[in-house]
Amino acid sequence: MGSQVTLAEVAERAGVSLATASRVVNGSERVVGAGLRERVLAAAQELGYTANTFAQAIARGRSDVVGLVVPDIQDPYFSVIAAAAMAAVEPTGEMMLGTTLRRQEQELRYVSTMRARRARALIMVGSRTTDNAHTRQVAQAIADFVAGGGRAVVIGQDKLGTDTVLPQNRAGAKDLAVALVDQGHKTFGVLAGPNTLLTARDRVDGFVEGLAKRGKRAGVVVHSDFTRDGGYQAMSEVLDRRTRPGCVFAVNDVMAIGAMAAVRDRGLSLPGDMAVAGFDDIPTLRDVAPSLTTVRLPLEDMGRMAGSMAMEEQAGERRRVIRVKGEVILRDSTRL
Amino acid sequence: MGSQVTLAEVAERAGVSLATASRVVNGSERVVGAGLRERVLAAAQELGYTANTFAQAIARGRSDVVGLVVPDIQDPYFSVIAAAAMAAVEPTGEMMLGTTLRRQEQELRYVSTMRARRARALIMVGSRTTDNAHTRQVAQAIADFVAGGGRAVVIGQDKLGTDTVLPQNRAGAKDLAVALVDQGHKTFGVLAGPNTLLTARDRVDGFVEGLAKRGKRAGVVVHSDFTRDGGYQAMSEVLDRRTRPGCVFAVNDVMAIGAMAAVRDRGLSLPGDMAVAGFDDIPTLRDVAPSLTTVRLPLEDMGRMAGSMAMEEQAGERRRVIRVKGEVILRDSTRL
DNA sequence: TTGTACGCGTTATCAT
DNA sequence: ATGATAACGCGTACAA
Repeated sequence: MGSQVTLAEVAERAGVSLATASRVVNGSERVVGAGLRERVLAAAQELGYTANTFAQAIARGRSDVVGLVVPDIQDPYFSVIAAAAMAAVEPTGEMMLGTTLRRQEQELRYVSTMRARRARALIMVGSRTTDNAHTRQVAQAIADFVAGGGRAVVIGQDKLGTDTVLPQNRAGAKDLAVALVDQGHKTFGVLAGPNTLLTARDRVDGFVEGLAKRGKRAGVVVHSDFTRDGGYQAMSEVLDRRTRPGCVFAVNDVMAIGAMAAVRDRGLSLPGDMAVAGFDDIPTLRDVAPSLTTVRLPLEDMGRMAGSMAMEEQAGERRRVIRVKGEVILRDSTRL
Repeated sequence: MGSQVTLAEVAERAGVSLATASRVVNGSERVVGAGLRERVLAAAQELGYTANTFAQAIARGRSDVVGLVVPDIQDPYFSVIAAAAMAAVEPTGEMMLGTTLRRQEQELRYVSTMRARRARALIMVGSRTTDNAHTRQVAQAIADFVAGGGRAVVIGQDKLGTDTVLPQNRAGAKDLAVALVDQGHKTFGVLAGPNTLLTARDRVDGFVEGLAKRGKRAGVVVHSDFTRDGGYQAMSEVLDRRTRPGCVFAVNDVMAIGAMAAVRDRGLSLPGDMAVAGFDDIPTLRDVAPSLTTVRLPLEDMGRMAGSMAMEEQAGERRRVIRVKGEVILRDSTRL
């Protein structure tokens, strides 16, 4: 690196000891005389001094870095949460970002990176999978991180033994199914996302359960990626069937958006020929037409809660699991 | 912090010197005997050792942190760039994220934070403003950062004396105007964004210039925020006028999306009653209907370029300004 | 090949 | 109130 000004240089220039300089630049107020204080400040100013965070962290034995690991920062679901968490962390901390691109090994890598960084906290958002071996590994890595003095907060399933923000996926999807039947829909399909993703499974299960409660069932269940393109593809498969359902539930909104595109690309009308519902209520929905029926999750709140839990001073006596419920919002995409 | 295992403990357990332990855990290969090597690795494994990045950074005099500062991570324009930059940085570095929420003082704060972190590089994306005093301050802060041995890359205007990825806003908007006139549009309006934002101004200027080249002019120019809601509001103002233009240019896509919503909310048809064009070609556009005419910027390339410039080893003999041109893409939203 | 010892920039303890 | 000085955890010349 180039020539960064050190505190020692500032102290020398101000004609004071290193300790005194340190005190005025950072330490508790009022411990140092006004005269010296001035001189130190002036010297720091003139030299363009900036404290070396690394040195501080190592000397203090702690840092204010919060690690945020998300599958994909481009996905609105995650970017909303990230922005909210950021806002909560920003006042006193700094945020390190890791994106896994949905690759499991990346998840592990980031946890250990945050451990190496002696991060103050780690926020991990994204669904767990059916890969129990991997889940165990992540849980272990996080346990190590926590043992080292870090906080960990997860948004998703409660499988990692951490403070958790837990969306009620199953209940929300069940409510949605009931509402759709009550609205008059008769036949259903499900764009189920990856079979290995717990969030997706919970939503499928909840939806099927809700249908059953009203004496209905899902005629078609198609698996695909948890993305816009996954939704498009899955819906295309549904449309290729001889018998099409009248209403399709996509397990998240981005998939639903892709599904709508597939419907439109076939020249079919929406919701006339095909009704579509999603899950999450991402902000993007404001601008999709017809407006999309979905299950609203308070994404901003979830991000903010995770962020503030991460920044809490106290290590917390007992771990917390905050259940967040989804609210069914009926819009035009399922209007009969 | 809790009890993190140190290299010294590993060394002791392995029965070797600190230096040897350091060599095997990090340093150049093959310098250490196979036997000791094994023992050190085993000890590290058993103890669950993780190198303290802070200590490494301070001892080495450099870090692999890259700071990314964006106005808003939820805006697709920035999240695409962020994701691409992330991909370029990830192999060897780590990314620290800062969002300014379009507040200027935050910009300065993050630059100095990255300086304190002795970050390897800083990527700043977002338009400069007409506030020259602030621009000077940021330029100075960045100069200090660079003097300290950091790299700086900017995506936006070339006003900070750094390596820069520079979109050809003016030329792109000009091309768009010409294309729209040639398509048969007669009367125009501009949703101009903030009057203080250089990117917005450049695009307005270019558009007006293009119109002039074809003997046309912009009948209405309305300023607003550079956001979806800004576009909605500005378009609402346009629609309130006695004489409405037939075609409106929103200086970015998110504004255009807001503008389309405003048109729709009045029960007007698009592009029948009002044609709309945007700028950027964000991925979100895939799912807006009617498809939006825009000026395509290679956002991913831009992010990737910035990321790899940030990770370059050599300090670069001369600063580079990479001009990126926009390509007019005519779609349904301006079809006559 | 391996170990010794010093330096990196701060903070914090203990005298003064 | 102020100043020495010992940590903090690691890398690395230099010596062996």
